[in-house]
Amino acid sequence: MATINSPETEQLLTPAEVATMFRVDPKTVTRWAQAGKITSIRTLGGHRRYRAAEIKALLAGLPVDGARSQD
Amino acid sequence: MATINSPETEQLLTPAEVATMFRVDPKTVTRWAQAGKITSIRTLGGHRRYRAAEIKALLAGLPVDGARSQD
DNA sequence: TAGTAGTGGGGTAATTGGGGGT
DNA sequence: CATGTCCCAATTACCCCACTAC
Repeated sequence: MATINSPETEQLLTPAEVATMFRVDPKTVTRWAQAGKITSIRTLGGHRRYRAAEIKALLAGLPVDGARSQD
Repeated sequence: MATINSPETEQLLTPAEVATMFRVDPKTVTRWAQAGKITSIRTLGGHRRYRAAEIKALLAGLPVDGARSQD
């Protein structure tokens, strides 16, 4: 099966998206990224983007490893 | 502009919201979540969020299945 | 190029969680 | 057994302004 997960197909979410899904403030999502609880991808301007797959896993209550200390 | 286009996007309520709707204290709502009477979704910080659809059903007097033993 | 909305950073007030007792 | 209240620690929400994204 050698099915490769194309990184180019990885959908990214904005802080507002994640904040809406968790019913929290966008600032709180930023804190989670700073705390290393979620994977944060930074734009060239300094803004954060989050992986849709990871956020969905978090909402499902699944512990997600992959976010160590990036921010 | 962070436009969500997911039919599976569930609306969540804060403990204060549910407490106000039921005319009880937020602590009591927490008890219900611990007892598995209502579905509880936790934020990454440990705070609980509740499904709006389920709370509405409960307020309507409908028996809701889906909360077994989560907390 | 300009305009609007979203985001980041810092700081402060309010809410929440947990245990314990009524 | 279920609910309301007190304690403290942690988390979250809202205020400002400057910059980025589209």
